Amino acid sequence: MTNKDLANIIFPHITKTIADYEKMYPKRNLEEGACVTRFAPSPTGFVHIGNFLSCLIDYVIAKNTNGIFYVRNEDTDQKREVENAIQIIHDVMSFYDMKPNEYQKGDTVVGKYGPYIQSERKEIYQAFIKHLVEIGRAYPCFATKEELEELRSAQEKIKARTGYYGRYARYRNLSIEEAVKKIEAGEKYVIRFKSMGDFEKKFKFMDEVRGLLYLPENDEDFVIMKSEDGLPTYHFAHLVDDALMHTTHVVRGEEWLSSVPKHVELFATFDYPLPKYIHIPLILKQDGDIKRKISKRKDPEASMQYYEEAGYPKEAVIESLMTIANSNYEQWHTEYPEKNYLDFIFDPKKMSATGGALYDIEKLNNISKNVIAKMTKEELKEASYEWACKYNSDLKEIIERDPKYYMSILNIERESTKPRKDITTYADILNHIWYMYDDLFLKEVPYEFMKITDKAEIKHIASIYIEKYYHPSDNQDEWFGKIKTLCDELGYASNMKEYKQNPEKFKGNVADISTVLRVALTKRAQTPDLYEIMQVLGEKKIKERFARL
RNA sequence: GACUCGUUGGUGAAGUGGCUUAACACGCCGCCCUCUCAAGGCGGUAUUCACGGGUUCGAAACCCGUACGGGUUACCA
Repeated sequence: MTNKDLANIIFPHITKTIADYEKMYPKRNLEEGACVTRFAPSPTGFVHIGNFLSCLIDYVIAKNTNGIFYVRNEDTDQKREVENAIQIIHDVMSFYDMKPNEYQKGDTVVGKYGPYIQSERKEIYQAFIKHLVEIGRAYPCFATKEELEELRSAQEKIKARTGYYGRYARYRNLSIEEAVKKIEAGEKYVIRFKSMGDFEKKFKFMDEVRGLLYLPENDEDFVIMKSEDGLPTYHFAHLVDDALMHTTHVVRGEEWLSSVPKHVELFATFDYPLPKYIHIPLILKQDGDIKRKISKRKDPEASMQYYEEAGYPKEAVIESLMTIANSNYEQWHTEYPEKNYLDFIFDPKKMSATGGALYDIEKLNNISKNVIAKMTKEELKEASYEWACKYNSDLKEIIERDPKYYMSILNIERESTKPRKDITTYADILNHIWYMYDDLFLKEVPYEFMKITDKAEIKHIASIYIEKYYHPSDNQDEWFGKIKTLCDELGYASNMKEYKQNPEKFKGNVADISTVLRVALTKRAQTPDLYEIMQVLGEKKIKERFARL
């Protein structure tokens, strides 16, 4: 019996050859320098921020070079599969306006290199594995879990490197006849790759981020096909898919760096060109004294869903991630504020290789404030409304009942050269504007008076102001001039400098008086410009609120 | 344990042998401006680049060693 017979016994149903597939998926016809990248998530129902970062980089690289960006669903581990996962992934991408050139979702397949779901590519992988068996570079392995565990502990005992390699690969040299006998007896088996590498030898590997690396050759006969469902492992799917789909750049987490030797041997075995690898740093989190990998279970901010729900503008999240991707992004962005992030030329060499970046929420907050401050009132209204429809019915209701009024509130100290920067997220908006609405203003919120707390004095100040000095048609200077006059009349300093020189000469100062008026109208001691607030509130509400005092 | 990547401030980092008495951004602190706040302006925030050796006229940068941190070591990706 020959290897070919063995291959036919294992894969009797596989009739296509690798040459057939090579013909089916010919080289892409792209312009010089165009990169083909892919986002290859596992359908776990959860989009990790680190995965999203790699997706973003993939996308930018493809856009930079007029290339192709596609999405491939890596569902070879069917145990982890979660319903709707593909939809969730696409939702996240579309929220951030990322449009893949090729993908598969439901019954829709876009692109000629599909299927883009690995579980639907089983036959393809098996044709490649069959080929490997035929040429004697893959073999069935009948080792049970227990056998493998024994092997491992035996290796640990003698302090040998653990793993299934060289002389420890017990089924590597099983005769074809014996293998066939076991298969026919119904024994379970996996297919392992027969490595020709020498662990003692090193080879050069070019990592696009770290530069030239010397890595030991792979000598492990690692599993390429699982026994349960005949699906390939990641390593093998990576070879077949990225070769057939003609991926030029693989962006993935640093944790993959140590399996590079496996991938290199695999590509070399088929004589396929190795894609370029961009191993990106992990995203870490400060936990007490230590930095640790941001974790799906413990950290809500590990999920992209978190940022959307929290009401961060998508531009802010993108910008903060781009800053991690390329440290020079921020400078570029301040230099060309009008340009889209996709115009930025990503350079893997400019990526930090420090083995993990802390994702800084403070920094995100700052970026977010600036993004929101730069929006026009219409833009902010639209974006916040869209958010509110999904995540906050109170805000939704408030916007709907009078969108114009809402916008006029948002417009306070906006659309100027020095816009306000107090709103961090859409979720934050209501905290800043509730007092502009009567129903919310009238709720049991205490007045937060500051220095002047004497009720009689407060009443006194308020009533004189409203009776004598309030004129709805005043411009800002007239308005403030009158508050100063009020100060003089009541023995408060209308000039802060004078007050600071001789505070004992006055009952207080113009700030104290303003605060009384501010709190009377908003219940809060800290608000944006009072004049503008009063303009938006209007005469009727102002008079009502003073009367309520 | 083995293999591997890394180590510049509170954080992200610039830095590729002299232009570094170490950019920039966030944070923090102080002052100024100001009717409050958010801002904004100005200044401070690493006597020094994990440590120890070496190379060099000269090192954060190059080499060696040590320590520490991360990753991998699955029929998970």
